[in-house]
Amino acid sequence: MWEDRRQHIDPRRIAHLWAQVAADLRTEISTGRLDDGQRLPAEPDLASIYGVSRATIRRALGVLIDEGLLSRLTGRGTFVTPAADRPQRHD
Amino acid sequence: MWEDRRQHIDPRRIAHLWAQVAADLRTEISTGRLDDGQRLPAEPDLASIYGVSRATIRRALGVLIDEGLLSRLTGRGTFVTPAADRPQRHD
DNA sequence: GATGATTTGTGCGTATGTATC
DNA sequence: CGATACATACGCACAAATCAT
Repeated sequence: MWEDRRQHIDPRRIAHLWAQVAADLRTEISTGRLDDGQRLPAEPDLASIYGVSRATIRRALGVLIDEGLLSRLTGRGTFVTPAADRPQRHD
Repeated sequence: MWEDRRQHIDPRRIAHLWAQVAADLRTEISTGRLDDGQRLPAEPDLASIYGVSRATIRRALGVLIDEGLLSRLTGRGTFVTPAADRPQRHD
């Protein structure tokens, strides 16, 4: 992971770029390819990894934070929320 | 060097600011005006020297680090990679 | 060893320009 | 024409590593 994820993103698809990034990260987390508590690359790094802007990355991360999958700590980074700490979603 | 480099940067040029900063530093290094192992000014200082933001400086430095011309050490500074330690780039 | 200053690492929020719908 | 979305750029605050005192 974190080499080059541009192949997972297709600007011509109908789905928005931020939704495609969010979906890709969500899969990596739920399948366990991203470990609990693991720190993600910095937002500018994620932007170049996915070939999108930082604004798009922030929107994608925001979605996963709302879902409880990620936690953001100012000055430290964005981390995979440990499964035990994740709230159950009931909407 | 390190007095005032704003004259080397022109916001109206088509080239991006980070690319102009990177180009200027690359010239200073390859011409030997910056010695091997020499420490650059801190990022906030470079920002005021070039008249751009620290984010722009960091992007420019990142380019030169990718090219193997600079090395960054947390808490210490950014240094000119000795020519002997520089990987040969030809792509 | 403790403290404070320095420097890089990261995230937060915003503004502007451009392209597209 | 207005609304939406992305890229560049700005300034700021806080965290962590390092170094001098």
